Amino acid sequence: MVEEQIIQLLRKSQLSVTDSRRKILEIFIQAGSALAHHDVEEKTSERYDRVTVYRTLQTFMEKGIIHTIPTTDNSIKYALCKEDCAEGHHHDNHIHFVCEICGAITCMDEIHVPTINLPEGYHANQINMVVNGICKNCKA
Amino acid sequence: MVEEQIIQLLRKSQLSVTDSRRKILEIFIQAGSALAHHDVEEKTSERYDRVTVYRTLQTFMEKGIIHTIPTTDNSIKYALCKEDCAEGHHHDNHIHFVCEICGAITCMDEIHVPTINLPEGYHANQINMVVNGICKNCKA
DNA sequence: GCCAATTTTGCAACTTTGTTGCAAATGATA
DNA sequence: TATCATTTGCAACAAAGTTGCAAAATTGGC
Ligand SMILES: [Mn+2]
Ligand SMILES: [Mn+2]
Ligand SMILES: [Zn+2]
Ligand SMILES: [Zn+2]
Repeated sequence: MVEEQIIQLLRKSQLSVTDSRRKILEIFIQAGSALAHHDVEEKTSERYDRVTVYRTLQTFMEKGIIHTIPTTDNSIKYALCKEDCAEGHHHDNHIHFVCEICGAITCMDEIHVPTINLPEGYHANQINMVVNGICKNCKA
Repeated sequence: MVEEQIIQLLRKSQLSVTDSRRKILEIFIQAGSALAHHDVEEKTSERYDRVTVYRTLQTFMEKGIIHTIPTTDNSIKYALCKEDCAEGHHHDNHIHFVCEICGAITCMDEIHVPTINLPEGYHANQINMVVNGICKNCKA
């Protein structure tokens, strides 16, 4: 049961199990795609304060439960991390797809970000690859 | 002379040559790295209204003079385009490097974004690749 | 289950960022 | 220089994000 999984995940991350955390995690699990802060707020149907949503997203980030996806429209999107992320250490090495029609943002877990040869003296820690285009649901 | 080049570029883009546009273009040319709206405002030493800066950046975007770089910190960065961008058509196919220490954001014009095999049904229009790490000035 | 200690939440007040309408100022053109 | 179109600054606003603090909820031991 999903409720149980949510509680497990919060416990595993050493977070106390609160209504807002449960609800927001549930929203991410149910949403197929990445969500902006604003989307999360809307889906809670005004049950939690804006500030609580901000703080919850921040906490989830720190604990490696969700990760951010940079987009060109100046709005950070958040999506669930996979197993291999942990507190303070994200390993989201997959590409992200942004559909220009429906706006859905998908984690393409199976497609890894290719390695890059940087110029002498540069060191890469993390690479974000965001593909904008048309998703399979929206293609003509 | 740089002043002349700036005027040429504005003319070429069919923009009237105004103080703010000249000054803001100059700021981009002098800055080695990408700038946020806020950076631009600061460097104009309060000579232009915030709204003017917003509108100027927007105009430069539309005319293919600058392009945006998505970042994970929810602030769009802007950088000068190369020759092959034009009104309504950007061709910024290079990767961007964000230094985690000095914060500088560099266009690596010489490093092209690799192509990606997307799943069946997906179509890519534009790919953004942003590398976070340590730049050559900041390496220990 | 109850209690004390700790953590989380909601609220208020605030700052920052971004948008819009409109009149005044400036730039292009002849 | 005069005219017309464009651009700018201002004011007023909306949206996004931050901080301090008291009230409420959660945890863990009894
Ligand atoms: Mn992802
Ligand atoms: Mn660039
Ligand atoms: Zn779509
Ligand atoms: Zn650096």
